[in-house]
Formats: sequence, C-alpha cells, structure tokens
Amino acid sequence: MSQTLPDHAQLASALRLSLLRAARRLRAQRVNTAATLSQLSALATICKSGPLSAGEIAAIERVQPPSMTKILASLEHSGWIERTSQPEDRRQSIIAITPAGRDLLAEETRARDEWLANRLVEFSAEDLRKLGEAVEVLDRLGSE
Amino acid sequence: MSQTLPDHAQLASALRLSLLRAARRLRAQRVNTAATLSQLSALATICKSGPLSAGEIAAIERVQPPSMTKILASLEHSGWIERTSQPEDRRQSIIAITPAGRDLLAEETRARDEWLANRLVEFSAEDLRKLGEAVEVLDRLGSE
DNA sequence: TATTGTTATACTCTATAACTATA
DNA sequence: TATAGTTATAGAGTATAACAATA
Repeated sequence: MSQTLPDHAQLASALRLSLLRAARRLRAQRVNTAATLSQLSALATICKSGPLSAGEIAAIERVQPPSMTKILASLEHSGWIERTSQPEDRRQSIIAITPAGRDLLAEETRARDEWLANRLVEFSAEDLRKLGEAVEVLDRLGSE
Repeated sequence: MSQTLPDHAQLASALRLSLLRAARRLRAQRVNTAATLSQLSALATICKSGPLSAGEIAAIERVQPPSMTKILASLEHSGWIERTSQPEDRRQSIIAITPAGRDLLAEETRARDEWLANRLVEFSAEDLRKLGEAVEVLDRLGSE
C-alpha cells in the first residue's frame, strides 16, 4: 500500500518540525531545578499507575532499562520513591512514590502547567480546541 | 487576568505530557547517522530562509549562540554549509547551504518523513485532520 | 538458559560564563 | 563600550554493550 505515503508525507514533515520545536521550548523552561523533566515524567507514571517494577516503568516511559535505572537512582536519592524487595522474585523490586514525591510532583506540575497555561492565554478558543483535539492523537503517536 | 488560568490548566497539563513523549519518539528514530536532528533543523532553516548570519540562525532556531556555533561547526565540517566573510562587518560571516547540503537535507527529510508517514497510516482521517489543524498552532507555541 | 536490572561508556543537545575580535 | 561569535565547561537525556544476580 505505498499509495498511502504521498498522502501523509506533507503532514509528517510539518508535524515533525512543529513537535520538535514546541518540545524544545517546553524543555528549556526550567521552573525549579529540583527535578528534571525526565524525572518528573517517570514520577508521574509511578504516581498514576501505582507501584511498578523498574522494567514496567521503562516500558511505559518508552526508554531503555539503563536509562530508567539512572532516573530511578536520582528519584530514590531525593527521597521521592521507595523500593520494596520482592520475596517471590529477588531480581525485582517494586517501586512506589513517597509522600515527599507526591508533594514535589504536585508543586512542579502546578508550576509548569501555569507557565504553559499562561502561554495558552494568548491563543484563541479555536486554537485551544485544535490543541485539545490533537492531544489524544499525539498520545497515541508517542506511545504506540 | 488570573481568571484565565484554571481554564487552561487541564489542557496545559495534558499537552505538556503528550508533546514530550511524542517528541521523544521522533528523536529516538535514527534514520541515518549522517546528521543529527538539531543539525537538520538548522540546515532546513538555512535552506529555507536564505543566507543568514550565525546569530540570525540561532534566533530563528531559538537556541543560544554557543549552541549554534557547535551545530554550524559540524555542518561546515561535513561540507553542508559555506561561510562568506563580510567586508562591511568582519565579525560576522554569512552562511549558505551548499549543493551537498541540499542533497543531504532532501534525503534525510524524505527518510524521516517516510518513517513518520508510515506511522500516520495507522491513524484515521479524523485523527489526521486533528493533527493537521494542530500543526500551525504548535508552530506558534514553539516560536513565540 | 532466560530474564531483570545495573555498570560502564559514549554521544547528542543545550546552557552559562568567560573570552576574542571587531565596531 | 557594545556587539558577534567562539571556547571552555557542565549537566540532562538517552543509547548500546557487557555484566551480575536470580529464576
């Protein structure tokens, strides 16, 4: 079905540049140096999807296991997550967010969303509708 | 106008996570090791917006001058750009894309777009419409 | 043997601070 | 002095390869 390609090429090209530049802006925005964006993303996953093993978090976040090892080490060092060893499989441990982690996540999320929300204020209702509709599609694009 | 914040907070939160994860996927996709994504982005700007100074490229790409210095050095080393010194201001030089740079850009763009386009094939016409509408808004979000 | 996770290493991407050359 | 650009340095983010511990 190579007939499909030309139909999508133009959208793909535009979307690729838009996404990279928008993400660059988001990443550059440093609200608080306490946690990096990758740490926050992992912490949000642990908070939302309950206690998980390191491998499960890596799979959800779509990073390789060694990358997640590094992120988890820094989260643990800061006291935002806690590991519980598994008697039934001693290779794994189960990772949960701590109360301090929850506080940090709430505060960072609030601050970062506020920054972005302040930018969104400059956009029309029509623009916001378009962004809102695209979110769910981008989610699938990012996690398929 | 703090009344606007609550209206946008939810969209901001969802959009932030979606953008970061979609961009992570795009960045991880290595079609060809000849050029990195940042190099391609700068090269595309030079190609599209004609000969420019280093500072102008940095401003368009929204990176700091030292970051652009590094990107330009690698592009020049590969023979994809060319500098012409300016007699009227010898601090600057004007940077243009070379024929080899044009070829590289076309080939890399084709390969990367093909990868993304192949992913887009799995999406419905409705999804593609939503993405297409969001592109222009994301552009403004990324470059304001 | 297969699986889970870690250590070692390396590369990309980007920034700030300090500097050089020119205006 | 002010501006354009570069060098030096550092840290975030991520990967692959090789390894250890456990199943």
